[in-house]
Amino acid sequence: MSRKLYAIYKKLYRCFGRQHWWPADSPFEVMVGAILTQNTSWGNVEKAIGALKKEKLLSAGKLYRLAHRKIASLIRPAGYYNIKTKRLKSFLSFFLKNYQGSAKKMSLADIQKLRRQLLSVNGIGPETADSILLYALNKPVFVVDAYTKRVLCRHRLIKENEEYAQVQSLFMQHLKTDTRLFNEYHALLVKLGKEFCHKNKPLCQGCPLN
DNA sequence: GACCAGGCACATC
DNA sequence: GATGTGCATGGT
Repeated sequence: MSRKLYAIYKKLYRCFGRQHWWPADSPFEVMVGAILTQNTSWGNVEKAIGALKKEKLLSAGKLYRLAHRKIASLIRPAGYYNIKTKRLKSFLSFFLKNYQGSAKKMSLADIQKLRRQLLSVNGIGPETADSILLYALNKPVFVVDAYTKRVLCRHRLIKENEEYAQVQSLFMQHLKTDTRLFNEYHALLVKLGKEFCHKNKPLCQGCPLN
């Protein structure tokens, strides 16, 4: 399995090249994006983040003090804007209280402690937590998302509806613990999923893994 | 107009 | 533990 998973990675990398994830100007922008992209296309998230940047509000302190309705109106393009405003505030409260809104301070903490803390924040589940750990804080954690599961399922490497933790440990037990590798591998799976592994088309036509 | 998108919490059985 | 539902916009 180790050789197989690494062979898939090499093939994807040869085919698509570096993905330059996560597309953001700062760790804090990654954290916000990780919450906004929940069950939402990235294009819509970019619009929301663009609106926050335009108003110069992409800062933990400013955002935390901003009225709910103001945040909701700015992030509206990302959908679920009321619940995401609440989730952003929950995260910001945690981030400011525990790490003074500093990604650098946060990155000094123990990885398992960080993951437990993030998962205890309302609105942050395993994928959002791991996205923050890997793409904002450069921690070697493998991120599993809908594309990851679909691609693996289509290639019969996992069963349908496999649990998050199971899929994650498949990667983490069979690959070298390497932030760069985990970063690139997940991004490549998303790239592959977007291009060749659509939900309502069981045949992945043109998939380079076939 | 239907379907989908880089999830999560909560209710119910 | 499994299953169902609400949350919402914008692109195809």
